[in-house]
Amino acid sequence: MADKKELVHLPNSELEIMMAIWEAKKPVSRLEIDEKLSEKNWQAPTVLKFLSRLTEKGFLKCEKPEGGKTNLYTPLVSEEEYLEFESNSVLGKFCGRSVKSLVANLYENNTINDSELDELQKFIDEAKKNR
Amino acid sequence: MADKKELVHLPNSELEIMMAIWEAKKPVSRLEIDEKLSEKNWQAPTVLKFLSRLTEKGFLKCEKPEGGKTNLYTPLVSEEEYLEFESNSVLGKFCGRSVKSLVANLYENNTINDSELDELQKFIDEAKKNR
DNA sequence: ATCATGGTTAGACAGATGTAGAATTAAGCT
DNA sequence: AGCTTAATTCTACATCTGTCTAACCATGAT
Repeated sequence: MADKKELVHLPNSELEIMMAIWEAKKPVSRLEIDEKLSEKNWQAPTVLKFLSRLTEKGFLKCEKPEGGKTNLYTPLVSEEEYLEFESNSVLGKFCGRSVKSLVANLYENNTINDSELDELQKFIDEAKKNR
Repeated sequence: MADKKELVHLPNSELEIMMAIWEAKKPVSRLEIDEKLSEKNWQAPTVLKFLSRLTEKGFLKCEKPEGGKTNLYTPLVSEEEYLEFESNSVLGKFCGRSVKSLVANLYENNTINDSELDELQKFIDEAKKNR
């Protein structure tokens, strides 16, 4: 059996690849990832190398559908899982030290929008209720 | 003049060192950092190497006060600055994809507490007002 | 002057990361 | 059967990270 790997911290490039894949919400080919990350200007072998490392680390499953000619990659670790893992690491500690600023920054630079702020609002209300 | 360095992404260990220093809110010696991060069980040269790399990268100023025998390290990059920098990078994008979960996780594992939740609350209210 | 001590710098080294050229393979076209 | 083409894997390599051991200062105590 493919042994259940421990989650590990991903380097930036690999994380970007994972984000592209999570976003797709379906198995994707190297080309689709390439397109989604076109501003990176990565050569095909570069992307494929990241993909193989991610597979090696247990983050992805790689398979070529019968009849197909290109590999398709499927996440074995969900975004939620990884987020939780990082929340408990240095990263989490860092973000935690000033969530307010973090959220403010993310709102500033439009990484998050009003609806996400609303969600957050809802969570806080809920949490406060159960205090 | 010591050229103004670009901010760069810090590897985990260096970030931990920086967090310890930011927390201190005053110039600190290697020993003080060591103590704050005692669970790491780093040898003195290890910590010093991180410190020198951080100095090299422009994150710290290192100086031995006249008469003193140990170096003191002072941050040249504030936590806010670095947070903002990361907010605009992959990290930010990742956190942004589900701030709610992030905050929920951080609250769960006690990285943030009620008062920080309140602060966040306040920020959101403010932001909504100005929508 | 000599030694022991604690702090610091220099080197060293394995393993991780970013990146891509070269080689290999499979599929379609003459 | 031989060639072209696109995808993939293999190699390679420079850097960066994590971690030390060894070497090198000062300084205070013999």
